[in-house]
Amino acid sequence: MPELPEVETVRRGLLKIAAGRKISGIDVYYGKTITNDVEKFRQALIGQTIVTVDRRGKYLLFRFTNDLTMVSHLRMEGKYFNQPIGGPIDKHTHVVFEFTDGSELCYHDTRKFGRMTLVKTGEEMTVGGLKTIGPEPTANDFTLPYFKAILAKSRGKIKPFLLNQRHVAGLGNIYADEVLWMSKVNPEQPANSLTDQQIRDLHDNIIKELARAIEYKGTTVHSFTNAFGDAGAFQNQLNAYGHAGDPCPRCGTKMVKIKVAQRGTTFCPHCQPLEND
DNA sequence: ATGTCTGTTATAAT
DNA sequence: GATTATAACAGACA
Repeated sequence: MPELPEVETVRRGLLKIAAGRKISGIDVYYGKTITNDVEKFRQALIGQTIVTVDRRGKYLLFRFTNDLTMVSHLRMEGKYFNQPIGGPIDKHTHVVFEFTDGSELCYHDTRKFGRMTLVKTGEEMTVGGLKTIGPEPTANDFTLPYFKAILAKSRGKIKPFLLNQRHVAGLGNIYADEVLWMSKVNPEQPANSLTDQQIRDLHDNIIKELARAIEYKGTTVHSFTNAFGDAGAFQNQLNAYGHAGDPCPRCGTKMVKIKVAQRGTTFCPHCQPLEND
């Protein structure tokens, strides 16, 4: 499901339904979700309290007492929700954290792509994609000179470039299409061939659009819900993603859907022409 | 039914 | 390295 705005929305929900709770038991129904030895994972966390939940890119960082951090990535369809201990466990609920207050936190993941990894706090940057993750998409961390410099070094198409989390953290398929549409950049344009204006617009739009989507509590197009089971509201703000065949909101030209790097990609052929020099 | 599609990324291959 | 294809998995849809 989630790109950065959805993960941030989940994080904020987790602060309310999980932070401050002490773990009394853990049930694991699908062991591959946990990359550690499952028994060691359980023994390390039972008795610990969730102090807070942080986020880096699309990764959630559960901070526990005893200097433990659980890195959790939801991949396509991971979800967290809470219920009273003993509530229904369906076939897609893979991990359940029981709390001493009588509630439990369930991890549900239809496609089973999501992963959790427990490390000592401070070692989270050794986990998976956090090893090479790029700057957060904020004005402070993601600077224009940095963006210019990495674009200049890449010969590949701009859309897969933006999806690569080592360049900038947080964009996924929806927001990549949105910021390219907003910036009038063709998704197949070579990264090192963008004009100065396009680079400035893209930089600006990445920062602003992700922040705006957080305000709307994320985008629900397929299955995303926050920790309370609510849909986001940003799907009504989308201009490109999901609008193939519709008129472009800017010029009225019929929007087109193609495949770029194996991902469905919607754009306006008039506003976002491929510039070949 | 069989093939195509899906908010991702680790891994292998080139 | 940088870039590209594939695998991991389940379900909805035509």
